[in-house]
Order: sequence, then structure tokens, then C-alpha cells
Amino acid sequence: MNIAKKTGLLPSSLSTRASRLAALKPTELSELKTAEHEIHRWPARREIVAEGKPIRDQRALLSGWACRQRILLDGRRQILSFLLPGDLIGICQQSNPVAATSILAVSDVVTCRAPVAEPRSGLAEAYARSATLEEHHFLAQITRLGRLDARERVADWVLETRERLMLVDLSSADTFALPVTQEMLADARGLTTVHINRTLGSMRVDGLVEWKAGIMTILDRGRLERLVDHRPAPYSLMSTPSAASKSA
Amino acid sequence: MNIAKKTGLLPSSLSTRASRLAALKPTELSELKTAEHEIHRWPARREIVAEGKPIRDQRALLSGWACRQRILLDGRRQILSFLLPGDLIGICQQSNPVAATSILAVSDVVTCRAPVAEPRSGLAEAYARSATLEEHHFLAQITRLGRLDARERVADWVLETRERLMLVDLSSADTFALPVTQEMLADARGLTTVHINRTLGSMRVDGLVEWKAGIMTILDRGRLERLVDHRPAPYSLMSTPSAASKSA
DNA sequence: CGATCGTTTGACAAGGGTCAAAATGCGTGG
DNA sequence: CCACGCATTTTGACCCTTGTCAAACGATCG
Repeated sequence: MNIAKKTGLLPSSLSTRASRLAALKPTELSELKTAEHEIHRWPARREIVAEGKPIRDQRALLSGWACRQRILLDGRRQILSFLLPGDLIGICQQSNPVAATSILAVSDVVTCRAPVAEPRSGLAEAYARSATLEEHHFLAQITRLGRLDARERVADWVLETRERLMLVDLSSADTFALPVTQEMLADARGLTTVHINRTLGSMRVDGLVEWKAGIMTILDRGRLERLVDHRPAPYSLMSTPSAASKSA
Repeated sequence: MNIAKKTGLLPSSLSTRASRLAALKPTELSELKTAEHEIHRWPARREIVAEGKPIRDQRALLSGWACRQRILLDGRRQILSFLLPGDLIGICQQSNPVAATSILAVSDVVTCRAPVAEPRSGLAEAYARSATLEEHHFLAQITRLGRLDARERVADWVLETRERLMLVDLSSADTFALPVTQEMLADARGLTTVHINRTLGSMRVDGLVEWKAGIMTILDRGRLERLVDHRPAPYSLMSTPSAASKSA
């Protein structure tokens, strides 16, 4: 959608940019959580990181959804990726990092400080895994936006989101809560709100997915998977016992 | 374009994927070049890295163009990024890395082995800078494909390519050689060959750019820059004396 | 001088965007 | 519990950008 048309504001006034992030395993996540490292809470829609600003500290997302976004001069918005619990914010090997995108809380969000990792530590390994995962998401996103049509983009997103939620145990089976509006989904998929709505409608009619009251239900996963050439994330990097058994 | 329709082959037979790369400064580049680290030559169109295969060694691109690409099951192709001299191939912090995309030689290409960087060395810093640059390209690519129309995508690409070539001293002023076909450009911008051709045509008529016999000429850079909300790469990360003076 | 690859053009179709308005849902305050 | 206001979803009508198919044109290379 076009932020300028909706709010009358232009990017200079509603600025926006951020950095590097991805997924910690549930075990690592709960370790951080219990360590109570500088817990921060962000209300939905609050900007967590502003594009172009220096990155102060590194955080991990404990609960809630966030997204990375960019807003163009004329107000068009692109959501580059969604951040789920376990994803990192502001991790980067650069010495004086500047946020490359904004990061926005999608729902109410809780973050904690992500400790600096000593080389060769388990945490350093987790950070490297995170970077690889994030790269995977970016590559998938580019391919989606460049070559998939609306229905395929939505199908791919549903499958990807399901996988990611399963890894942090926020989804089992084929039903899960999505704290995003259709407008955000449109901005994430490079479509308009109206077209997302129509696409979802036709997919419901065809018995593929149903999305009502914030709950996404996959009605026919087999057909959904056949609809797109979906490339799952490299599980070798991130599999947990529970996730491994579920995906089997 | 659709590789399957053109060649009759499907991805299983014309497979494809790779990893992490970006830009070394010209000085570092020439150091590597003179060191004669396992120089390799790849003819145009040859696959340098195959998607899904383990990454064996890390290389730097010394001369020529390459690209990262993915091919979907039905043959649609997406070029994720172009690799220019100074970019890295297969650099990645993962222990058992698997190529996430294919890497294809666009023109004739020369690579050398990229030495393993000791922590805190200048080379390690260069690798980190490379990773940041690559991320910048991915973010820009996502935003382009999601929110820019055909003319904006082409304009943005011309500006980005000019900047990158200037950093490795392969372009001064507003003229440079492009070893890519319109078909490749189409696959990189998420458009069709026909539409790229028409877009370039209309941009030539409007006095923006001219592309003839492999030479791109920017006719009106000011107007081109006003046409898109182009975000230049973070020069702080990569500026060299020569590049800095030129961009001033 | 064919063969092949890349560029250019035409005619037409279709996916997706735009604008506008009507529903629907939801939290707040009376 | 109801009414109001706001955000979100849904729908309709129409248009425009981009894709598709097909053919012609041009260049380069044995």
C-alpha cells in the first residue's frame, strides 16, 4: 500500500531502516528469556529500529511479530521480511553499523538484549545460523517477488510461516494465529490490499486455506505445496528434536 | 524468461544454487590477483556453483561478470544478483554450507581462491564488508521487485551498476560496458524480455539511457535519479580513494 | 551463406492496480 | 447493553501495465 496516501506523511517524517537477524532455537531462546537480559516491551506498530540510524544494541525477539520495512519517497511501502520469536535484531559484523531497514513491531513485542558472542561459542554458532537463515529468506523473497504470481506468493508465504512457527513451537498441525493485517501481507508480497483479499477469497473457495479472525487454517496442504515450488529452509541448520519429529 | 520453454529442459537436468559474496576494494583485489592463488577461468554461461551442492572452496571474482540464479520447477528463472569483479563466491560462516543458489558465469570469468581470513585481520574486515554489501543488494532487490514498476526497476539497476563499476574502476563518467543480454536483465528485474526491450526503447526515446552494442550510456543522470528513490550502497563501507574522489 | 542468437515489433490477453463504497468487526464510553 | 468511531475486510467497475505468442529483423560465426 501507499503510506503517503493513507497518512498524508512522507518518509522524511515517518522515517524508517535496520540490520541482521534470524532464528534461535527454542532452547537458546528460553535461556535468554530466563536470563532476564534487559527485557523491553514494544506496543504494536511501534518502530523498534529506524532506517539510517546507527544500530545501538543487539536484541533478540522473545515474543510477538515484527517486520523489516522500507518506505519509498512517495510513500509506497515494502515489507522485506517478518521477524518471529527467536529472530535477532541488529546482529551484524560491521564496526559502525547503520540500520539498512526499519524494524516495526507488528503485534505487541518483547525483546531482550542479545549478548555478544565469543568466537566459537555456541552462541556464535547460533548467530551464524541466524545469518544463513536470514539469507535464505531474502533469496526466497526475491524469487517470489520476481517470478511468482499472486496465488503462488500467498501459498509460499503460508507454507514458510508454518515452518517457521513450528520451529519455535508456536504452531502445530496446520492452524496458527497470524497477527498481521491483509494490508501488511500485501506489502510483504508486493501486491495491493484489494488483490490480496481477492486472492485469499479465491483460495478459500478452492479449499486451499482459510483465514478468519486472525487464524490461518491450511485446508489442503498437499495441494498448496504442489501449487508452488517451495524451498524449505535448510533444516540441518535449525532443526530441534520437536521440529524434527513433527516434520517427519 | 522461462528456461524450460526455451530449452525443453527442467531444473533437475539444468540444476542450479550458491552462497555468500560481495565486494573487495581494488587494492585488495590486485593483491589477490598478484598472489596467483589458484586462478580459474570459466567460459561465459558455465555454471560455477550448483544450487544444493556442498560449497567446496571460497573464491573471489577477479574479472568478468557472474550472476546468482534460481530456476523454478516449471523453468521460470530469477536472477538474484549480479557479481562483479571484487565480489566473493562461497564465503560463509556456516560449517557445512550448501549452495543456496547457482552461480553462473555471465561473461568469461576469472576467479582465484579467497584465503581463509584470520579473525580481526584486514581480510576478515573485507569479508564482513562484503557481507554487508551483499545484504544491501538483497534488500534493494526485494524493494525493487515488490514496489517499483518496469521503468523504475531499470533506472535503479543502471544507477546501481554504475556505482558498483565505479568502485572497481571499471566505469568512469556515465558510460560502461554491460556483458548481459536483455533476457538476463529481464530475469534479474522480474520482467519479460519483451517488456524490458520496450522499456529500454521508451527510455531511449525519452533521453534517459541508451544501450547499444553492449555499451550503456546514461544520457540524463539527474532525471534518472529523480525517477527512482535509489538508495546508494553504504559507501562508508567500501569507499576507496579513487572512488571517493569520483563520487565527490 | 545458412545457422544461431539476440533484438525489435505487432496484436491481443490477462493479471493486477485504482478508486470508491459498502460491510464487518471491535474497542470505548455513555 | 447500546451507540459511536475507527480500522479492517469485502465487493464492484474500470483501466493500465505487463505477459504471451508469433514473426521479422539484425548480427555474428563457422
